[in-house]
Amino acid sequence: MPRKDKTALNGIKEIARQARVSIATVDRVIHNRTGVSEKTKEKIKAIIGALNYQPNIFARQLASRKKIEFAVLIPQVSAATSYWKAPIEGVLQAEKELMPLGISISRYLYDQQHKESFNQAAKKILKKKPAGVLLAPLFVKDTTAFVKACVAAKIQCVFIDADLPAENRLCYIGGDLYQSGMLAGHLIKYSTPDKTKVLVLNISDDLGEQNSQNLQHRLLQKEAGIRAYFEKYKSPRQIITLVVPKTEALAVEKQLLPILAEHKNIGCICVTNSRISTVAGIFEKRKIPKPMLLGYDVTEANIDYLKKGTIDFLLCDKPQEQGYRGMMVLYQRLVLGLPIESIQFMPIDIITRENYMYYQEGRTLLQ
Amino acid sequence: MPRKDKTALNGIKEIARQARVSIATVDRVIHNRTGVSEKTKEKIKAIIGALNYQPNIFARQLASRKKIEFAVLIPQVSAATSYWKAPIEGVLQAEKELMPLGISISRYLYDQQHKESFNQAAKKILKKKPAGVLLAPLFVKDTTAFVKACVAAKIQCVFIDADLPAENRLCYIGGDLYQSGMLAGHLIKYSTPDKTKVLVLNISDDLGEQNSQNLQHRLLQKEAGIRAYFEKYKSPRQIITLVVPKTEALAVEKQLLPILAEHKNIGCICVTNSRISTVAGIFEKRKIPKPMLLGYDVTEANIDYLKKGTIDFLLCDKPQEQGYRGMMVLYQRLVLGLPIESIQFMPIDIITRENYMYYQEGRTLLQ
DNA sequence: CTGAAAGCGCTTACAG
DNA sequence: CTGAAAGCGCTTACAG
Repeated sequence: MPRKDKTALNGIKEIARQARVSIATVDRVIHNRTGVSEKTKEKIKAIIGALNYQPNIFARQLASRKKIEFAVLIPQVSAATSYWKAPIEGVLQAEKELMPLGISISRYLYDQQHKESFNQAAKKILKKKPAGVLLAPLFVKDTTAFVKACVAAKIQCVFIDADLPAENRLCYIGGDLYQSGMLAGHLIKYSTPDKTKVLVLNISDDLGEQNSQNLQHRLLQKEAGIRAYFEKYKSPRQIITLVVPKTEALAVEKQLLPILAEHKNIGCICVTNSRISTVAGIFEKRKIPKPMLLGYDVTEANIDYLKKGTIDFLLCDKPQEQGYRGMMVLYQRLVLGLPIESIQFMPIDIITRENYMYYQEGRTLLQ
Repeated sequence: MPRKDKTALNGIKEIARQARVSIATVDRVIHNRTGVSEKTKEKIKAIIGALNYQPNIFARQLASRKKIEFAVLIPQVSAATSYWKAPIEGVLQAEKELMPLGISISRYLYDQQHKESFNQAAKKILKKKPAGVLLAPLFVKDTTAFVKACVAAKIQCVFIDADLPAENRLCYIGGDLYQSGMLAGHLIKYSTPDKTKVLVLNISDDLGEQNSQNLQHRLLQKEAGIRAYFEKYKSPRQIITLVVPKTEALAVEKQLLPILAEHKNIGCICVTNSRISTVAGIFEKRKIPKPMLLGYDVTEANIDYLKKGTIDFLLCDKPQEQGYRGMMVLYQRLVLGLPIESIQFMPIDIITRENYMYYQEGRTLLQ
């Protein structure tokens, strides 16, 4: 026997009743499908507004057995850095939560040393046509082209790690480079004597114009933040900048040693990307007294030196949470239809020997 | 005309077919309802296992128009502290995301000065019978009784802010007090000369045995962490502990000044709860040179002094995220049926003049 | 341009 | 102890 009947008073049935049309027509209007006269469309829209109609996402999902798919387009973990492990872990966490909701996530990881591997992965994604894609824009020009293609194919794009002045991207989730430079300045001021010098280092493989442009930008932003800090608080320091275009320890050492010889009284060395461990290794190997070492990102190598006290501070902008939130933002937009803030800066965490365990790779955000 | 028919091969229909029973019987087994013979129950269970049946939560939610309800039982914002604003904001954020999924959240905020207000709120919740409740256990004995009643009523409990040795609570989400003391030690060591003393202060209204027991515990854990740090790194410091059983500035001042007079060379004052601003105010008012000031929690008052440089560091264990994650954990357990880790320590954030804006009240986590 | 009807995979009253 | 059937609020092919 049937159960007691109690029809919802604000579903598409009610809209259809008030508009004196069938629910199929209401459905067409809700989804902006063609084949409805302007007149009835307006009438239905008015009623939808008046009723403040909220679709039942359970019924919607059940009826349209559409499987929603998201894609992830970021670098794979490489010999040079394990940085990208973290965002992937955030993505996996999101996947666990979204799978019961019928959402699947495909990962397309490329080799950040090879632009073609990015483009191949991008092409595959465009063929698969997921509802949304999470990406890290390392190659400026190619990423711009990819995003344009996505917009054309109605694929939503979320950026992590770095932003790009791309129109129509859904949002950027990541750190505020300038502010993180300010924070580095603060720690340096607190932890080193006033008259010491600060050496700011960027260590990364030169991969041609585009890529280095991107890295250059990161370095400059952070450096500007550090300088701004000492200016703001009227505590002038001499700041030396050095760009090392190779990641091998020996190459770094070759450039670093002359600087150390030339400038006595360096109170702090700050590496603006994840390679502070290389510098720490040099000091350890040569057994020379080290200044304060401050770097970015919670990689395994960095943690090792942090534990030993060789590295003093690490800053990080929550790469794992960037991956997690990136996926959740796609879910919120594409499934729940919620509005999304277009720039979401992550808090900058300060990591020391005492709290690193909470930030380590492998720790999941939820559960 | 009907659409093409394509029945799922692993739904309850398929189970029913294989077990040669009706879907109603399968449903009974899935929900552990009575009225099924042991024999058929076993048979159905075996098939469920073999098929690795995963219920379709959309269909489930649609058919059972059950509205899921969660409750929140935490202190209201009081004159003494605005600390509890943060968890509430996390809860509101979660509500935004869960509402489209048909989940509602009722807030029961009590006056932390009055135990009866806690008990009244608790009673209301037991009457309402939500599926789960998020709570902060300030009153040890009363909370224990409440949790027992919840377990009897099949209401899941999630703790934030502090844990309680309650059996059958779903999980605890919050800081690791001992570790946060270690971290404080680290910052103190880096920022103050080796021979200076450290004054550890706890400022809170004495509300009788139970409550003070709770607060005492927090103080001791953090203090132990600080001491352990200096011991571990063989950098002995004299650590003075002071408990002020009143929150008014004058009362604090009256106890603080003699200590300052007695102990010259105090390099750092650390307040183990959110009232470091009271200490900062005293130094500002009397215009006496201040030592390093380190406290906990990002309250408005604390931020004001942090901006001015009167307070040097704040530590916090993400109260907003505690609220957010608390609700999401209930969702994951009660709606998605996911397994939940029973202790979830939050990372301890270090907040300075340079990064406080990312941790301020009012900033939401997602979107 | 519009509508009638089947169906998504469950749950819920019944009847037996 | 068990089953037949209606219904949750949508979407999806059709037919006209």
